[in-house]
Parts: sequence; C-alpha cells; structure tokens
Amino acid sequence: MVKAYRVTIQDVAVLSGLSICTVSRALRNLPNVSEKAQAKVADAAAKLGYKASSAAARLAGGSTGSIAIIAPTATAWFFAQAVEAAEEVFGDSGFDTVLISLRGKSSVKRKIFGDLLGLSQRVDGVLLLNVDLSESEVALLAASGLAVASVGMTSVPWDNVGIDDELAAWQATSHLLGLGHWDLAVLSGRETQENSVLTASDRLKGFSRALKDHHLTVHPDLVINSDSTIDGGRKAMNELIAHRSLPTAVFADCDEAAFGALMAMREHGLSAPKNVSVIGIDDHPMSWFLGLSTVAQPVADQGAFAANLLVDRLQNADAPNEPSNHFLDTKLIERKTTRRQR
Amino acid sequence: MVKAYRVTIQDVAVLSGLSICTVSRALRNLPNVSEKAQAKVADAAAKLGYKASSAAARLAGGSTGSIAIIAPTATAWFFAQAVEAAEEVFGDSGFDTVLISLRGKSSVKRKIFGDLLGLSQRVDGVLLLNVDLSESEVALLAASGLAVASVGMTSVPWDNVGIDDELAAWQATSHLLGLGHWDLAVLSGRETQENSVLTASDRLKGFSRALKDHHLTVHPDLVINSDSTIDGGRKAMNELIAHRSLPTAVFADCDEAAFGALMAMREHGLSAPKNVSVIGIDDHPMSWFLGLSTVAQPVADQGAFAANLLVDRLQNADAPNEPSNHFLDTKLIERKTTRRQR
DNA sequence: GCCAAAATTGTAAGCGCTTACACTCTTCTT
DNA sequence: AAGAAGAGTGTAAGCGCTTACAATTTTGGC
Repeated sequence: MVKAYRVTIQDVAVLSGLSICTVSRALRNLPNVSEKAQAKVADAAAKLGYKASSAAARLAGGSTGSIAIIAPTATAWFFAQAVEAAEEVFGDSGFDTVLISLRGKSSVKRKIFGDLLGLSQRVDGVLLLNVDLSESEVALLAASGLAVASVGMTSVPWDNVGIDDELAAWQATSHLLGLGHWDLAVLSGRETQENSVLTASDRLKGFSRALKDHHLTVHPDLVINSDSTIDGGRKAMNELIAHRSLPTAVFADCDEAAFGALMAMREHGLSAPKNVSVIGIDDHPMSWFLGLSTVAQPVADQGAFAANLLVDRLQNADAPNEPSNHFLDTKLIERKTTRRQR
Repeated sequence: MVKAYRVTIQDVAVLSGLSICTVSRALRNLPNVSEKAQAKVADAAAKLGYKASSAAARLAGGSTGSIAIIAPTATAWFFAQAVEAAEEVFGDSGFDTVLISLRGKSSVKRKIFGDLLGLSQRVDGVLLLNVDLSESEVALLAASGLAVASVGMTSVPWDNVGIDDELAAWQATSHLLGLGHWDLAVLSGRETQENSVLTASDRLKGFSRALKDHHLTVHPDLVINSDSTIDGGRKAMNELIAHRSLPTAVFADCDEAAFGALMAMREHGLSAPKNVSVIGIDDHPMSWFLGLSTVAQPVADQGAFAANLLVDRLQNADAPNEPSNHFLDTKLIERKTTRRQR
C-alpha cells in the first residue's frame, strides 16, 4: 500500500501564487477576493485536483460536509424511498449522508440527544423523517446550531415537508363512508414509548373527522393499535377478527398495514371487498397488484424536497428566512378492495 | 444559540492529573499505560462525558469513526434490510454510517472511485453490498488503506459474506424440474453498463447447471433480462408473454421480479401455478402472502455478519488474518405458485 | 495629485488530537 | 550493588484548515 500523497491547500497556494488564506476564502466564495485571484485559485485547484480535508475544515471551525438523516427505521417502504431521495440530493450537493436509524428503539434516540454536541461535531445538518420528538428534544435541536429540516412533522421551528395526514385519512375514510359503510374500524399506527409513528395521530384525527361529518362516532373498540408494518397490520387484523365484531370496512393508516390486514383476512377465509372493504394510505408498488384501494402520497418527492430545503439553508446561511411548511398533494385511488355496502 | 463548550482531551488530562499524551493512549487502549493510569483516565473521561472529536482525531492521523455502506440502491427490499442491519452493528460499535447509494448510476460509482482518497479521509472502512466492481476498482480499493468487507461479492481480497447464489438458483430451478417442468424461462438480473446486479450471473449459472443436470439445454430466448424490481419483473414477463412461446415455469432471480411477473400474468388473464409455475429467491415478506414459492436467504444476517467482520478488522488492525468468505444457508420454500406439470 | 476609506491579501495563532522521541522510574542481570 | 533493559510518562511538533488582525494595494473625493 503506497502512502498516498494528499494535495493540500498549501499546494494550491503555491501554484496560484497566493497565500493559503486567500485560497481558503476563494474556495469558499467568501467576499473580498478579487476576480483575478478567484480565477487563479479555481484554476490551480482544478489542476491539482484539490479537495479540502473535511476533518481539517471541521476542526478549524468550518463545515463537515455531511448531513445526518434520522428515521424511525430504514426498512419500511416509505423511509427507504425518502432516504434514497434525500441521499441523492445531498450527494449531488457534495454532502455525505450519515444514516441513523432509530430502529424503533427509544434508546437510540436518547443516545443521539444525549450526545447532540457530538453529533453537531460530525454533521452540518439533520434531516428528520417522521421522528417523534418531545418538546425538549425539539428545543435542544433548535439550539444545537445544526441546520434542521424534516418530513412529516408538524409545528416544528424549521422547514418541514409532508402531506396533510389528517386530510389523507379523511379522504380514505370518506371514500368508505361514501360507499355506504358505517361500521368502520381503523388500524392506527401504534403510539408507545418504544415505537411511535408521528403521523398516526393526525391520521386518526382525519378518520374521526370523517365519521363526525357523517354524524357517526368513533367506537374505541374499533381503533386498533398496529405497527406500521405488514406484520403489525396482520396482528391487528387478527385481533379484530378474533375478539371483536367484524366491521364492514377497515381503514389501515398505511399500505403495509393494509397488506397485513389482507393476509390476516385470508388466513381466516375472508377476503376484501367481499367480507370487509379495506383501504390504506401510501400507494405502495404492491398495492396496485393486490388491488388495494388507497390514498397515494408522493414519497420520494417529500424526501427530496426537504433535503433541498436543508441544503439551501446550509448554503445560504446568511438568508435566515422563516421556517416554511409545505404540504404535498394526496389522491384517492379506488381499486378493488373497497366496494359499496348494501 | 449558546456557544456549547466542548470537553477536550485537555480537560481529561487535567482532571486525571496525567498528560494529554497518556490520556490519548489510555483512551485508545494502547500498550505502555499502567493500570492505575488507565483507571484514572477512564474515570475522568466518564465524569466529564468526554468524547473525542473525530475531526481532530482524523486530522492527526487517527480514525474517523465512520464507515461507508455502498449499495446499488437503498430502496430494494434486500438492500434496505442489509443496510439497516449493518447500520445497527456500526452504531453499536460507535461508528457513524455513511450511506452511499449508487442508484443504478455508474456515474456515482465513478465519482467515488475518482475520489477514493477523499473517501478514505472521511471513513475508516467500506461495506460493499453487491457492488459490481471492475478489477481495477477492486485493486484501487484494496490499495486505498481502507478496511473493506462486502456482501454478495466473490473473489475479492477482503472479507465477504453471502449465499451461494449458484446453489440457490439451482435449488429453485431443480424444484421446478423435479415437478416435471422442462420448458423453463428465467428472469435474470440485467447486466448493463448502467445497472448491473452482481449476483445475477451466478444465479443464471445455477439455473443452467440445474438444466444440465436434467440433460436439458438453455434456450437463449428464454433467458429474459430483467431489473431486480417489481416493475422490472413485470416488464420482463410481459415481454415473455407477448413475444415468445409461454414456458410452463418461470424462475425469477429475486422475489420482487417474481411479484412483477405475477402481476404481468394477471394482466393477461394468466395465473400461477395454473398457467405457469413461478418461483423466486429471497422470501420477501409479501411472498408468503402471495403464496410465492421461493428460496429463502437470510438478509439482515448477511448485512450484520459482514458489518461485524469489518468492525473486527478495524478494531484489531494488528491481527491481519486472511480475508474470509462466508456462505449462509438458503432453503427452498414451496408454496402455491409452483405445481406438478402434467 | 494627495489622503482617507475601502478592498484585497498576508501573517500567524489556533482547532483537538496523534505520535516520534526524550525522559524518568522500575526491574532484572551479573 | 551498579548498570542495562524496559516500562511508564511527558514534551512538542505537526495534521490541513479557518479566521482574527495586520499589512498592503486600490479607489475615490476634493
């Protein structure tokens, strides 16, 4: 293994005939650098293939050139899509992406917030995907000096991109109601200490509002906690089938849970829409195949959009405009797991 | 925003009454530190909540505390699982995970290898997931000074974990043949400049060998290139249905492609196993639901195993044993999309 | 044309850590 | 019991960059 020679800022300085300091400023597009110098530096840097050492830059107080993505999990369809979309944006902007998956463990989250200072040493910004944060955690992050943006979070003091979860759930539920169903159950993302899904409560609200619009009330027995996974949906539906009276329609607050519900039904000789109408949210690629009615949301778009917002903040740290909140559209897609209730 | 005070090695040195140098050595478990000193340092560090600055460590020639995962994509089921499993191992060992998704673009790969020196400044090691590397890229990486490990790669000069792809494909194909099928097509991971799946060629070999074992030959018309995605499988199967004579059985070299094939069949009023028997490889969580026969492989295990190997190398850089190659078991799971051919 | 103000460039002091090397104690030898 | 060898510890010189601040050049007003 040959000891690789590293091109340093010193080399660029010598070649361009300027001082290290001027080179440093030129490279970072700081003011007070003449065009001539700028050009000379750019030229020399290109010629030498110079790349700043992020470690040295960081140590000296500059930026790290990396951004952390924090997500509840990296395996669920939604997060895998969003992560990859964001990673692309970051990569194209010259940032490394540090992936931190909470894996449903609050211990991981605790560790991160316990060492926020450490994190802020290693990354310039954080992209949060649907992370359920306490008020104090929000405050900590906002005060950390890190640039922050998020997907699917509400009332946070930084840029956010998401869908209107309440509306999406309302759309799904209203579809069911419009079809004449009035005996509905909901598979709702579980909210526990260990594993909470941030969007779940809004989606539950949308469900409730739709019922209210039809002068129906939410029966607590028909709100089933469910992990936002295939297996979670399956367990929840099994529970519903085993222990409660079967409703005529079920709203699962994500497609993967709906898949699980469909599985559970089949295990009991039931099918949709024959015995129960089923609808989800997401428009997962398998949904089309399974004929699952759902409310589609743009997933990669959300990740990319939020990532761009974050990169903008980082690159224009001088323009401190207000945090913005963007809602992307959702759309009901009627397929074959929902039908009119006679 | 309050300027956060950083606990430095200096603070630990003062509190423990030792020199910075001794503290540094103690913290990294280097030899020539008395037990007494070791204890004092550990104590002081814990009391202060000291964490070394990775930037400073890196700059001074130490390690960065991060590891890159390079994968063809982060969204496919296999990779999302493996990435998360590896990320967990890295996180538990105190490493940050830098995610680099090639997104099927050779340009990204080129960029990485064009700046391998840059990468090696930012991470201590690299975990490659099924990345198709040229010989020169392998050599470059091996000479980079980075610790390397991989999943699903063969004949590489570093630790590797995988399944026996040829065997898995042989198992799947033999199942079909054992059922009396002799007119088989294969949906094989596409090998193009832009987007190649490393395991595909081995799986194709296994397919061929199984045929050969039954004194059958591979008809080129029945080897269909297919992206390893749902959509890829769907397109490939559509092609097969539209332009060639329908075989009695199809082997898709991953479950997602098999899902796509099943979709395409349904679009044409066909179903498995009635018209065509279908088998995949993976045992994706949806496979059970769809009744897809498949050859199961442990996915998270592969990611975690390789990650552990890499971490071991990094932590015991002094014990340079030979690169190892580990094969994990695969297992045929017979479900409902395959049946005896009359 | 002259001088102050503004624009540009350079000097030098770190950032927090690792490491070569020098130094001080302990242990064994003989 | 003296000297060599070795264990433990400290000193100081960077790693490559950013950034106050000082030095220099340019600009512009009169």
